[in-house]
Amino acid sequence: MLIYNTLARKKEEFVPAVPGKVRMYVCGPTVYDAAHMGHARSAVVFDVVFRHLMSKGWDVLYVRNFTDVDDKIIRRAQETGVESREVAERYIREFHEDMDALGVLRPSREPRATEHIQEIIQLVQSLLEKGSAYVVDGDVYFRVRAFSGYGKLSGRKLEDMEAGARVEVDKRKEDPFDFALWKASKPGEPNWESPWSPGRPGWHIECSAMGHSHLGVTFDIHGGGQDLIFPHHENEIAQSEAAFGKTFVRFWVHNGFVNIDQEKMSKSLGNFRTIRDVLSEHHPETIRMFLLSKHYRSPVDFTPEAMAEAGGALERIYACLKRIQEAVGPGDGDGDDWPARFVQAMDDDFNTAGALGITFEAVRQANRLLDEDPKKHAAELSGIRAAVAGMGKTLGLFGEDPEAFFQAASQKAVQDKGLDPEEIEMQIELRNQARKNRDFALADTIRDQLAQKGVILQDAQGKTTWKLA
RNA sequence: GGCGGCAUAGCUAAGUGGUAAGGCAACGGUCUGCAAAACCGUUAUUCCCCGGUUCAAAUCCGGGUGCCGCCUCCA
Repeated sequence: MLIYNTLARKKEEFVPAVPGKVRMYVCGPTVYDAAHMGHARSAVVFDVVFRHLMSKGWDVLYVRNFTDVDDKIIRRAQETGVESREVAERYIREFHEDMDALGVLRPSREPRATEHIQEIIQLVQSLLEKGSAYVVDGDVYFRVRAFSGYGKLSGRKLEDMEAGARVEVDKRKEDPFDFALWKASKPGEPNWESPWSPGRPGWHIECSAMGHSHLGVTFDIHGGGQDLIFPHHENEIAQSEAAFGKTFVRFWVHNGFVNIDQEKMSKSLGNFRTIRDVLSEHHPETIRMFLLSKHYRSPVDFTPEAMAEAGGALERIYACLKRIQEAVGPGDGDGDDWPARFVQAMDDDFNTAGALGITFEAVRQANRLLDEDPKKHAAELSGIRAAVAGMGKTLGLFGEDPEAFFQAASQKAVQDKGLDPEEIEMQIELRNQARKNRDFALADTIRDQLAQKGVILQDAQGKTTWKLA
């Protein structure tokens, strides 16, 4: 299969370094606040990567860390008057709740920076011994100029960047781009004993340490948001390759941003939407559908219209599954070439948008057969259902019973809009009486009244069902 | 200033050398008492512009234009 490698700036054939085993690391959140849609995108994208790699029969060891010690956590702790450990615990718990709600599988391992202090100290020590780092007042900095490959991931040269550096430079550093491996703690801050000072790890070193400790010197895939390419991932490469003298990561994979009004969603712009906020308005699979209907490397614009569209698309698929279920009952069949075409799209750099196109083609074919003669095509319909379910397994979609899906959807909408389902059923009964009496004027009046409340009626096979507009 | 990405119908979105997927919307048809849903058909001689390579380009190369991101914590 092909994966776009940020390091090569092109798609490359992916084969695990160790046959049959994929080792993947993805940068997880810094746990100091509620997770937003940007975190959701990264998590869902790599969830699908994880699922797809597993579906290829590979044994995938997927590590996603928690950054649980950091300036922002410390600040948050000071602001709220609790221990920074408690801040981290709280947001780890919330993150898990959000991810579970979104149907994101738990990674194989979820290490925390604070659980790897010894490995971090060893790595820093080794960099000092190799002359790649130096100590200043209890801090330890990485000596960027000592690593010749610096800039290879982000495609920059140190010389080119200096003009653009807008940050106040710490005069104690040899080079403005040297970065902290170890930070001496101020009084009252969390700290660990080290040869240099009581302190804590810098941001970048934890990922290198955890990556190596769980996945080895070299591993297959390292992922994260595009905003991590520089400096975070660039620095990880520098540390790791300076320490071990070997390739750190074979494939670098980066997901695009979530935008609001064509602008990057971010904490600093204040235009972010938290996952739980969005979950209160939309079905979790609608969120996944929205995120997966665009290629993972492209920016995706979060708008009410886009969410409505994703919800509609999801309903179309569930409606078809429901029809199949009602028409042919349980049972499996041969999926024809739908699964193969789906896999082909996914094998091309996780082209979920293209893959969903295949799903919709399968759905149309199923509807066609259902319109024609469900009995005659029972085997093929079962096959399509199995195929769609299989695609859903990779995408983390279509996992609910179709009947339950629609019931839950109307229940939630009913709650939100303050409608009474029994009342609606009664109106439907009245209307059907009127229809029986061929009093279509009355029937249409009832239907119009319901429509004004946002209730759309559907007459099918002698039964009337309803949904919300 | 440096680096990178993107530009495909009304909207959205795949396609990266062989003659434009899919979703939404619109219009016509089938079905229906009428609708809705579903299905069928129509909707991009053309893929931001200008050159070039090629038998053949949305796809490759060169030059423009526009938008976005990174260069500072950020998924």
